[in-house]
Amino acid sequence: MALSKTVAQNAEVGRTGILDAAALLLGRQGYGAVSLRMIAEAAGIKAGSIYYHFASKDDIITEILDAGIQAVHDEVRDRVAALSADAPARDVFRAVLRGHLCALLEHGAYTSANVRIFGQVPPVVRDANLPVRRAYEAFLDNLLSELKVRDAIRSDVNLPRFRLLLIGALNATLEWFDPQKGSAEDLADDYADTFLNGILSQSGDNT
Amino acid sequence: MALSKTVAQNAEVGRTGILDAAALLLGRQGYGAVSLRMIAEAAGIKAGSIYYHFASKDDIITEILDAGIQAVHDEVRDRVAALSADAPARDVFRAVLRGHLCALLEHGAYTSANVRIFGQVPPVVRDANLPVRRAYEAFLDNLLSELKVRDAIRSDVNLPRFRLLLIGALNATLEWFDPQKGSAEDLADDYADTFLNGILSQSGDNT
DNA sequence: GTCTATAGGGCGATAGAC
DNA sequence: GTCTATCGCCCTATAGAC
Repeated sequence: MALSKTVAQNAEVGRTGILDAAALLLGRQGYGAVSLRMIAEAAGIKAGSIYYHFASKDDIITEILDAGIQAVHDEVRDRVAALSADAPARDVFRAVLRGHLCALLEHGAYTSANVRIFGQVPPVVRDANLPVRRAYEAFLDNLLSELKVRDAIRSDVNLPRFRLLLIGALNATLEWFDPQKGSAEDLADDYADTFLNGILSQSGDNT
Repeated sequence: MALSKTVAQNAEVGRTGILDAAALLLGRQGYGAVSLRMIAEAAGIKAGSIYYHFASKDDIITEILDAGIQAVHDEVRDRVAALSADAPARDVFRAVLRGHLCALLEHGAYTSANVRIFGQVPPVVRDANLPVRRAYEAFLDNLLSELKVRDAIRSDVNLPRFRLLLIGALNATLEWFDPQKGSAEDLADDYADTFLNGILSQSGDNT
């Protein structure tokens, strides 16, 4: 296949090459559709050789899942940290959405793989990924909580529930996003406006 | 297993029993984790007998996927139709979210299965489901478009993109919704408020 | 560190009895 | 309409040569 050849040519061999090849395939085809033989071919080695680097298929998956969450967590944290301490709430919120969507849609084989396959892997693998997920969720909750303390977010907003809404909406973009129809940053800004302002007209029949 | 026994006892045999058992298993465990042998056991028959009713595993999946979209489409349409013609935009929007979430979270083995496995099935099965999906999407687009014409939705809202945001957020609730912590209708009303009004405080530092 | 070869098992699907 | 039995395939994982 043309795709596999390309991957094989570009991949470094060894541990990293296997992980990169696996993340790319898993993000595109899902957990059940990707076999060790496919991963090996994409990485430029034979299936049996994988077991020199990893004890099992699930070990590979576990490592990819963790790296995927960490990548988006790092990207969001760095973008928020780059803002001045008194940046407007709107800018903070935009930075979060830009970081999450750019990590997911533009630079993230591991993040894409995580979003795509997390719901498909065996329970034991899912559980192994939970600590890293919880850390990212707690980071977002703290950030949103600060905005609420600053009175930028309405007091009647249920923050943990809004965070679930937000992450669900952001991750779902993976299913339809097309980079040729606009950048991830533009999409993030559009989503940010919708979440911040709502869709309701101020002048309409909104009794 | 306790679960399989329960299903087997309750299921009618024959075509419907197979579909019901398969939808339940697929919604809980995903496409790759569910085999024909498991479906047969849950339906109270042997694996080979399935082929009297269906030509292939993918035929079963295809039928479940279509029924899942149709169920949520019907539920939303009925709830909107039950409103008076001049109902406020807020009520129309709430009816959409209530219908979608109740169909997905409370009454929908087929809808749950669709949301859960659509991204996991072979391309040919996914393609077969597209016409029914497109019909539901067009229905929602028309509905939102009417609200916009009535000047209830701001003119700068990109409706096709908002519809993607909305469905993505609603379907993602499947991953964490717990009926013991609140009803689907309450969740729908909460989401509706967030989408309609946004989260931004009117009094804060929102420059 | 990668190879070849294969064990052992589950899968979708089929054939034919009843 | 359901059964039993089985075919052929692909999978994960292992063993041992190089």
